[in-house]
Amino acid sequence: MNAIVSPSQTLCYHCPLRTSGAFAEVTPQQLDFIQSFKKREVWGNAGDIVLREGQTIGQLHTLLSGWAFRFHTLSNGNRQILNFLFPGDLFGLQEQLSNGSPYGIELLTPARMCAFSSDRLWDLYRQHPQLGYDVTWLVAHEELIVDENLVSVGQRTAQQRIAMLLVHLYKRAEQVGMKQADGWIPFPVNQQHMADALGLSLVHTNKTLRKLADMGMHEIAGNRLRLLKPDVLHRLADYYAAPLRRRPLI
Amino acid sequence: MNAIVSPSQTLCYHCPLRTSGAFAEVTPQQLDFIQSFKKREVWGNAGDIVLREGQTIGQLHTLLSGWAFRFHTLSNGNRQILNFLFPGDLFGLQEQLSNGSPYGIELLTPARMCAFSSDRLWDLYRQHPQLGYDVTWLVAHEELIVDENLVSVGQRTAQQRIAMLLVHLYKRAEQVGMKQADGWIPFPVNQQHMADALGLSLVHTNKTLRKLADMGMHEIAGNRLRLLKPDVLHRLADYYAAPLRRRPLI
DNA sequence: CGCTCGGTTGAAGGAGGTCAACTCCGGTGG
DNA sequence: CCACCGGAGTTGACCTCCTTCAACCGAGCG
Repeated sequence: MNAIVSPSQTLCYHCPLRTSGAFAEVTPQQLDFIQSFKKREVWGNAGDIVLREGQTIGQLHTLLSGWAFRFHTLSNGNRQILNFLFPGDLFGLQEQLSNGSPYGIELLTPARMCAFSSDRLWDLYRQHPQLGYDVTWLVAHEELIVDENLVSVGQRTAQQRIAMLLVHLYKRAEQVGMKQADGWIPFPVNQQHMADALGLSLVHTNKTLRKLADMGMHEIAGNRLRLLKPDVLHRLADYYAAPLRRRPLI
Repeated sequence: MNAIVSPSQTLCYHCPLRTSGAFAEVTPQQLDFIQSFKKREVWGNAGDIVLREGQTIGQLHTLLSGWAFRFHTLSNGNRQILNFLFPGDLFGLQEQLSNGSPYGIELLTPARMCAFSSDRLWDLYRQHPQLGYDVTWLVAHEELIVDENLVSVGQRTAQQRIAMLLVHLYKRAEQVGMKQADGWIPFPVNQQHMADALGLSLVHTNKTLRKLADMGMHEIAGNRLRLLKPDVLHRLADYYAAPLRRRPLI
């Protein structure tokens, strides 16, 4: 884990995510357990790889603040971004399935993460079945997102893929309360990231994104994004995600 | 659910999958619960769509025998195969996350499925935390496979994608004991399926597959597949999946 | 003030898509 | 028994979307 243990630990009782109202409620007992489950808090900076492919760290993490992404690299150096991570997203579970994590995690912004010891995951399932169910929910939800990306990369044109990615990221940022009153969201994703996520070359990503911006679909400036014609983007992308239940947070 | 309730129910106590040794062991108590959890057994034929996109059926299913695949269709009719399903694979969980299943399930062969009532899933987590953990395992494993597909479709050439798919399907079939002594496995996947799974056109899939066969990499005949140079295929595909722990079965 | 990083743009080439035709084979019905 | 049909596989010709290569710009920064 290429990250620093934070001097100031956020108490789960005062978790800023929980109080935001974006996540499902928990009982006091569950919150007690989550607090005891949390081993420590770590942070890192944009560009830090906090989990390397193949690495085993024996810890689960929840992203507490900031943006990150999950990726896999091929031997020729090409890398595929599997999905982007937002506050509340869990990572590190898959390393239990085989030997070492099949993917890496890199930060897009300065970020804080809550670390949980994998050893105690079993206690979680036994003592708090609801939380066990929530872990399943989070994994199933992440799979849903990867499914959507696969559909994009397999079946959509470059223009559709980019439209879809913009809409998707905007919506996810909005869900965790990142949208400003004026419609801007922070947007730490550069064109190389978009290209890696969509299976496109950097150059083609640039030209296509430029065209969408010229069409007045969106605006990206100063690491922020605003959608000007969200409905047209939805139609272009042929992307209509069903609304989700309130997501759990561990 | 476009499928028939089977007249002859397989008892979990005599589950042919369990006795095959390909799956992790369960305690007698867990097996009792699984038996009580199983609501009925259904079957269908090749080509049957047993779960439609958007449908809500309130049931989970485990594929008991046969092959199937999970897919998503776009409004232009293009469809992406997300992953192939083998005996022991669970499906139908995602419909809990939102309104209706975000994907469809179609059979590639005649198949039997065990149906479980989603309502009782909660009992499973509460009464048998280990089984709850197993459900998470299954979902996380499926996500792993979708991740691999996404890497393929996003970053690999057509030749690599096809090599990867052949190797992957061969290995999965082998894991559930479908490999014959002479090295053949049943192979109910046609070129259109491969194209839909890999984000390629049917024509290009055909030409590339033909070339690999001419290179002596593999042989497909009579709905069976045999790998002649598995090591070369692995290298071509740049695909080295880590071995998994013995998978759970519910 | 030069360097680097991210974005932008043009030109040329190639991997893969589209269109169209043909074969083979099993099923089916006259 | 055989003509017909539809599905799956095969192949060639052409085209286009996207990649690759290359160069340039502007902003931030040491």
